[in-house]
Amino acid sequence: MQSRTPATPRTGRPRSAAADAAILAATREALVELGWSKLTLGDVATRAGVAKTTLYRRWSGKNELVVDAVAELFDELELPDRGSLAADIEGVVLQFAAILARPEAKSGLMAVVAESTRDDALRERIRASIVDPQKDLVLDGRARAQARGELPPETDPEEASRTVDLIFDVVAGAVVHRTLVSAEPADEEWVRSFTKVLLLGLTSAGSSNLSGI
Amino acid sequence: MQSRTPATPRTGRPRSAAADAAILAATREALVELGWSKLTLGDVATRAGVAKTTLYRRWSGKNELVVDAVAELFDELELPDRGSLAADIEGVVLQFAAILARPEAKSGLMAVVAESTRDDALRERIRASIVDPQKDLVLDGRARAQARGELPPETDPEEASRTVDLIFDVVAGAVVHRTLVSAEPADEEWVRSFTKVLLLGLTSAGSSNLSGI
DNA sequence: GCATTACGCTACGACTCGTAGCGAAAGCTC
DNA sequence: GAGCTTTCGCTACGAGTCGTAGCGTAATGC
Repeated sequence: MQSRTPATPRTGRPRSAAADAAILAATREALVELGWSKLTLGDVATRAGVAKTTLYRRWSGKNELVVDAVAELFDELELPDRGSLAADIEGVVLQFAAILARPEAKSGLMAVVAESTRDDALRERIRASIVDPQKDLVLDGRARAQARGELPPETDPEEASRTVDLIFDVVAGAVVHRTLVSAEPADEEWVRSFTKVLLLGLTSAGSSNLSGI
Repeated sequence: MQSRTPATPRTGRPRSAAADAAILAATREALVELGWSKLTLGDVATRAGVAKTTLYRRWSGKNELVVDAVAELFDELELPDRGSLAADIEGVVLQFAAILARPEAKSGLMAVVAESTRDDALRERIRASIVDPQKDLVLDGRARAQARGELPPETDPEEASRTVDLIFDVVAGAVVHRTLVSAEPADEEWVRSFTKVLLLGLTSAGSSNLSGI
């Protein structure tokens, strides 16, 4: 899943799965204690109890390692059924905010996103392991709301795709900006206000010919 | 303005203002060519035609230098009067997106934001030189819309402050996420869709007892 | 047993960092 | 002008990190 292609060799000593987990956990620990800039691969290897060369055999560099370490933080994200679209959104946004509030996510995620502006492979890695799973939650939430009758079924699939992308950028961007730039907590009060604005904007736009914009 | 406190000494050789400009320009140039991680202060000094020691006398490190270099990019942001709130928002968001699309802004801004999660002084520097001027544009836009009668005058100043903060996080966050994470252009079509959702959300929320949320 | 791969360890050259020390230059005040 | 003060360019330095090579050993499949 992570690391680079070991090509699944059929012979020889297999790689230790425990080492992978130890390295990723050590990476998160180092992110908390040292932050992105002072994190060194040698230190991570020592914390994980493996040799530095072992780490380099599995990850090509600091960027890829941190992406995988941070991605695991977002694995716990899920979309609980709270009965209404508004409640569903508030629930998942609060989960997202709670993860982003953790120091290992703060210092690691933004740094690799910054690096990804000059590294297409890294951006693709981030997209596949972090962004796309989040976007799937938006898709699930929309489907659920449509089943409830809170949102009309989409007619134009391309238009629906654009709308999902817009929603995703608005939701994730707002929470990230609130947490990292404004450095204020995305607490329940803030999330309620945000969800209200978002939902009213979407439903009003939908009922006033969204496809005509 | 930038650099650290030279204490304004009354005597002795004054610092070269041209050197400051050359260093900041060289920093942006290095950001474009090398990106954040491969940018070294020694290289910037060489590009600027100054000694490395001169650079260290004015900036305490890479973080502070890049903040000042990137902050100048946002100086050109202004709020043109386009006649309506929607048009004003679209105009300033497009300007913001154009700046963020530049490689020196992409690679530099996110990196220093990431660093600021573990450095309060750096976050304050970013806030004062980059974030607050942007937020002032939101305040100007609201005042103008209120003068036009497009928005009601605020009653509770604390509630109004929270609303401005929310708008700012939504706008800036969405554009940043669209540009850096989704890696899609925040072009006119996207900005129109986004503005429509935002405005409908705000006006609907305002007319349906925003202070009661 | 044998081939193959992973592992831990050591050592290495290359690079960047941030600072110290020096003499020279450029201002201001008198 | 003389003298004081601060900045400037330059060189050099120890410290730290990087990523890799080489070696002997450990763990698998055949």
